[in-house]
Amino acid sequence: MPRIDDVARLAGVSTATVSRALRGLPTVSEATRSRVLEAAAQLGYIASPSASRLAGGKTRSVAVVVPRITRWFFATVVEAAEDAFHQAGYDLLLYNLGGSEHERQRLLHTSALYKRVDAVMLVATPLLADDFASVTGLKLPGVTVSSGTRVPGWPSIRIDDVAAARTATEHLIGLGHRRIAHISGDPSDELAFTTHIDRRQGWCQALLAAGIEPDAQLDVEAEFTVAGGGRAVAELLRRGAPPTAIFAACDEIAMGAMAALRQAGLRVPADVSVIGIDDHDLAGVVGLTTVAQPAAEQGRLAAATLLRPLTQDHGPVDDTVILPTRLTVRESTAPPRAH
Amino acid sequence: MPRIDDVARLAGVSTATVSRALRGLPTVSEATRSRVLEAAAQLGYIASPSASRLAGGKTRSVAVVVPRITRWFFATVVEAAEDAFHQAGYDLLLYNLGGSEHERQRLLHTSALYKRVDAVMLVATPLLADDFASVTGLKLPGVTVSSGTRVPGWPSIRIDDVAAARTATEHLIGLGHRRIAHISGDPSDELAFTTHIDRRQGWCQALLAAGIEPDAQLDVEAEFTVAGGGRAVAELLRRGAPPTAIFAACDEIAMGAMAALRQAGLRVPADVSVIGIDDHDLAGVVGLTTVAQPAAEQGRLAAATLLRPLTQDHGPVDDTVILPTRLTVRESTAPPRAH
DNA sequence: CTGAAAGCGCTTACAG
DNA sequence: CTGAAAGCGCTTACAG
Repeated sequence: MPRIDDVARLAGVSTATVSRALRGLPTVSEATRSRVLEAAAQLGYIASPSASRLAGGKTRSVAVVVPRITRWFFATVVEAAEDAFHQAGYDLLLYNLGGSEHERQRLLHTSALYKRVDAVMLVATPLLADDFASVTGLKLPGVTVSSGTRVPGWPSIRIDDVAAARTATEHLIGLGHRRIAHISGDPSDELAFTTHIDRRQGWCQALLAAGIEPDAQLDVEAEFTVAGGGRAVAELLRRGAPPTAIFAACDEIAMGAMAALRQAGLRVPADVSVIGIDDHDLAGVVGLTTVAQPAAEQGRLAAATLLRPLTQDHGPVDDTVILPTRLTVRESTAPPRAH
Repeated sequence: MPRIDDVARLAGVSTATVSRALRGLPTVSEATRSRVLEAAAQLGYIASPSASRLAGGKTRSVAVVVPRITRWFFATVVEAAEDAFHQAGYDLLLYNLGGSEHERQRLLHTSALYKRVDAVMLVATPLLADDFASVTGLKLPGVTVSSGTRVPGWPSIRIDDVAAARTATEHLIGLGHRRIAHISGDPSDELAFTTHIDRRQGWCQALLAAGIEPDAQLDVEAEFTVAGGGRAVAELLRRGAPPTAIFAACDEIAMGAMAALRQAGLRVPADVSVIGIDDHDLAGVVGLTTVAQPAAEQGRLAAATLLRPLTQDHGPVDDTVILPTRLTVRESTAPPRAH
């Protein structure tokens, strides 16, 4: 493989000039630049990334950290971000925590990211108190997506989870429901992962505003997955009389809940209404009413936010963006049956 | 940040010895090694990846190329592969082609991967004739997942698509269906992407074996997505009398088809049976009968296959593995109604 | 088992 | 606008 001095020799210039010409720096005459470009093309020259990185101190890479790439929201965010990063010429290093606390620690505390990337995008990554120091200690631009995480000084792209949950619950209340269950994450979670806390809060707020006391019997924990939704419904039914409606903190839970309800002989929405948050690709297929959030948009925006300090040399940005959600009514919600 | 000579000084050895000790090379005495480890720990030393890569000629990174990370199969493969690569200390560069021919070209033809990774994993990446030269020209170990791609000399991890399609079609035939539609990719596709070709072939084989002539009117093209399945059903219905059963080449198509059928006033399976291939996370939720394929297993195996030549110095491996599939019957298939 | 020295292939002040 | 030289921070023969 040709190296930079091969190109320099062929073009009759120094390696410094080759480097400058190829990177499009302005301090190269047009004549020289075209001679260099031609020589490089002729030789099929590609600069060695490792050498450029070592000499230049920039990796042109970003780390994207997600809990589970197999979940709709994260895959959608990553897809949009990937596009933006590659268009800008950045490599994307994917880190899938997979729910492993060990992985989280390894990534955040062993300086695994040190000199490996120029920026970090944390998607719904739970952070403990001392994680913040590690992450900030990287001295890199960062962005968080989804309110699950918030790093002081980093911009955050997300929706208003409390409001989204309120919207969902109000939709059920508006249909006439009073016994409205809530399925979401573990409230006692020590990790500073606030998504499910916020969504539970929205549920409470909406109920209280309607004069309904939130019932602990109707508040169930679950993993944010289809299987989690199924298990939560089983638990709900075990506890006694089923609710007339369920607000699930995400569509995957909601879809798992719908399936479990049907399996238990309950009809959706005739016996139990179900609403989620997301607008998952398959929400339409199962007729799930949901509060839609713009996942791809969040990925795109987060990438753009991260690229700004990298590609220009403006100071650090701190523009937190809260994107709108939208109630999307389908067939899984209806008024409760008259007794 | 401390550099290798800081560690060397503190441990009272040369940088060469630090390098050897930290990488666990056997030619270091235990006493020296522990002194070095201690010094490194004390300083919080982390080797600069760029410098190691430049000096050592290895990047400890792999490229994973997928068509769309938002599709179930690809996300699942990537999740499993990511785990294996990170456990082995390799970085994962994600490339999501997003259906863009331009992206494919850029990745494969501009030596974008040159000196950037030590190995390449192509998941269902369509390849044209001259792509093979580019890919092989990288002189890197590679592996392909899913029969959509096959690179001479590279191991391939996949299922038998023809057989899986035959199994699906035979299930429908066994229930008594004769008018069995097929929904899959574009058969005239110039790209050497054989998945949908193989699955169509399985459909034909099963029909012919049962003495049924494949009907071109019942053979519809579609993107491998929910929306694609919906559009395909619309097309099918436009063509005339609906089939009594549909074999969809993947679960996402199948689920889109189910939704579109219901929307058109047809019941599944009473009026039309539907079967897919995959066993998508949500197949159970919608009661979809399918031919299950082990996606995570394919990702795991592909990663392990790729890591073998990287971590040991055996020669290139060429062990193609064909994993088994399994018919999983749920509620979307039933005998046709008697006329 | 260990070290001195060269080298990996670029980029970046510095000087002109 | 261009070049000579130093330097980025490691690893790898080579020698002992």
